[in-house]
Amino acid sequence: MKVTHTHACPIAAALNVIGDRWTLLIIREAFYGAVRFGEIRRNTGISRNILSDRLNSLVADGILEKVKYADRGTSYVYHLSEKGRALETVLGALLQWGNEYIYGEGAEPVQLVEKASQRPIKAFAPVDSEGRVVARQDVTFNAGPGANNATRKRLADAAEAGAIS
Amino acid sequence: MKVTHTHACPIAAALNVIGDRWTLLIIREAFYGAVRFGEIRRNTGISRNILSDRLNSLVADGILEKVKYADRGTSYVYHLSEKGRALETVLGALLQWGNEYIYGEGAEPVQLVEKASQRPIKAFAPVDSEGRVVARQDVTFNAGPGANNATRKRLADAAEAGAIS
DNA sequence: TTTTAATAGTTTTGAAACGAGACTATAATC
DNA sequence: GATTATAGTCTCGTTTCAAAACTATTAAAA
Repeated sequence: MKVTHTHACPIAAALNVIGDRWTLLIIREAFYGAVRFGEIRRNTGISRNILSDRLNSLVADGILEKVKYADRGTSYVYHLSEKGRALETVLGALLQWGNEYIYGEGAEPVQLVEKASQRPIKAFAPVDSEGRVVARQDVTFNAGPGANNATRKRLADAAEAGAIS
Repeated sequence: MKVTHTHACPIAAALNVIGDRWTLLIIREAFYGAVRFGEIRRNTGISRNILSDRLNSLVADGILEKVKYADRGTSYVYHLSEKGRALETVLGALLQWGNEYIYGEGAEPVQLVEKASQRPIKAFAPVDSEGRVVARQDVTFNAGPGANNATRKRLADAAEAGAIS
C-alpha cells in the first residue's frame, strides 16, 4: 500500500515507513534493548515471516542496522540508527496518549520519568528553535519550502475551513 | 488483530486503536478540517468500505463524534473529541520526523509554525508537570502504578540490558 | 408533490497481506 | 564430525483490503 494522495505530506510519508501494525512495536523493542530476532518475537508475538519482512524493511529504510553478533549459531543484533532513535518522540507521544486516554490516571503500566527525580513526564510540547515551549493554540500548519501546488491549495482550503489548532 | 503480548503497554494499547494504516490519516484530515465522508475520501484515496469501517471504529472509540449536517442529501460531519484532539502530539511528532528524515531540511512540504512569528516548530520535547523541558537523556521508562508483574519484569530486563534513555 | 441530484454509505468479488507451523541454513560448541 | 541454538524461508489456509456496482436518504428543483 502507498499512502499518498493529492498533496505531499510528511505525516503520510512517515506512515508509509512506520505506519503498519507491527513496525512501531518492533521499534519499541529496540528502545527496550531487545535487539535480536527471537527476543523481538517473544516480546511481541509477531510471526516469523512478518518479522523477517519488517526487519528487512527497517534496515533498508535506515532505521535499524543489522550487525553480526558473537553467540551460538547464526545470530545478529539490530541497532537503532539515529533516524530510528529520532522516533523516540513518536513512541513517547503514543505512550502518553495511551496512558491518559486508555489506561487513565493511576493505572499507567509504563511511564516516562525524569531519571534523577523519578517524576513522570507530563507531555510532549512543541518547542521553537531556541528551545522555548510554544503553547498548543499558538501552533498551526503552514506550507513549507517543499510544498507543491496541491499542498498549498490543501492548506489554504483547510485554513479557510477554520481548521487546525 | 490484537497487539498485546506478555506485558501491558500503553504504546501497544494506543496502536490497537490508531495503529492501522489509515486511521491516523483520517485523524489528520479531521485536524485539517475535512470532516465529511467524501472529503476524507478525496483527500486520502481510502476506499469507501474501509473508510466506513474506520469511521465507525473511531466513533466507537470516542475519538470522533458523528453529527448530522444540513446539506444536500444524507450528510454528516465527524468532529474530533478531546481524546481525538489529544492525538495532535502524535501527528506532530510524525510530521517532524517525516520532514527531517524523509523530505529533509529545505524540502518540507508542510510545517508546524508559531502563529504569530511564523517561525517553525523545532521539535516536540518532554516536559514535566511544571512545564519545564526535560532533556532527552534525562528521560527513561519506569513501571507505572498500573504495572503488572510481566511489565515489571520486562522493564527490569530492559534496564539490565542497558536499554532505554 | 414528484423528480432530480448529492451524499453516504453497503455489497460483492478478486487480490494482497497475514498467521501458524513445518522446514532449512549457518555457525559456535561439544 | 555431531549437536544445538539462532535466524530465518516456504507453504497454505484465513483475514483484510481495494475497486466497482449498487442502495438508501434527504434537500432542492420542477
